Amino acid sequence: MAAKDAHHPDLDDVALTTVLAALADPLRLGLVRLLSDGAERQWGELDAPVAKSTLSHHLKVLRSSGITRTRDEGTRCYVHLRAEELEKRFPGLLRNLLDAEGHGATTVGLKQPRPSA
Amino acid sequence: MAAKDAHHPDLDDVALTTVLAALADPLRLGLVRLLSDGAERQWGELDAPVAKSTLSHHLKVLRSSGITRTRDEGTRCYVHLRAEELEKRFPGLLRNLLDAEGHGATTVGLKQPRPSA
DNA sequence: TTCGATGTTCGACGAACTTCGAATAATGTG
DNA sequence: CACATTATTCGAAGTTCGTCGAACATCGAA
Repeated sequence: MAAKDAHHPDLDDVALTTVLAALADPLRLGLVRLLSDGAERQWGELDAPVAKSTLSHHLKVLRSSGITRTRDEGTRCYVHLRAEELEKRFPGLLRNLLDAEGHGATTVGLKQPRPSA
Repeated sequence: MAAKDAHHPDLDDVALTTVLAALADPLRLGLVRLLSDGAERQWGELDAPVAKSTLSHHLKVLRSSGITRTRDEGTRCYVHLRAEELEKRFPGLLRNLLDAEGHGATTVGLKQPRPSA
């Protein structure tokens, strides 16, 4: 299963410092950048240069910081940005962070669904 | 003396994650909030609930992250926000962070110049 | 020069974070 | 039912961070 006790905090209960701390990590910022198109992604799609358990950990941090939302479906787990809620809580912040150049974020891509044509 | 090898980085060399990490600390965010009026403050003026050495450490972090600028004058040391430069590097970001409600920042005040009337 | 004020630097400590591999749990398939 | 897939959790190791007190360095004044 995935994220059984996934508690998604009410954004009103999340302090700015919590969000900043979550986004200060290069990998997590990279994940947010990837998710910034609003699409919902599956764990397996994410191509990050870390072990699965590490990825799981970082996604948990993002979740408990109120930045992402997790949805289970069978054995799969989907993530997406809580963009609208973040916009209400911290107006303009997300846009600001995503537009920044020279972000030190780790590049997180998408795995190729099928290697051949 | 104060901040002998105080190297202030060019903001173009500062990554977003560096700034976020610096501002993710409650005390440092509190310092930035205090300095956000643009005024130049002296070390001694700052009333923060930490030891001197700790305060010095945090101010050093802010300095090396490009957020503040330090100026020596005799034995005194003055700090101020690099607001304009930050605005150029990360447009709107500072304003966004300062406007946020429910920031988890430590309150940093100013010491009374003279205790009695 | 001696003293006082102001910051910085130096260990040192515990807490928190990052990372991994292995073990675990849940679902879907043969 | 047995097995593969998917994601979480656990335990451990190593690193970084925040904090402090004490020692040090510098400038200004007496």
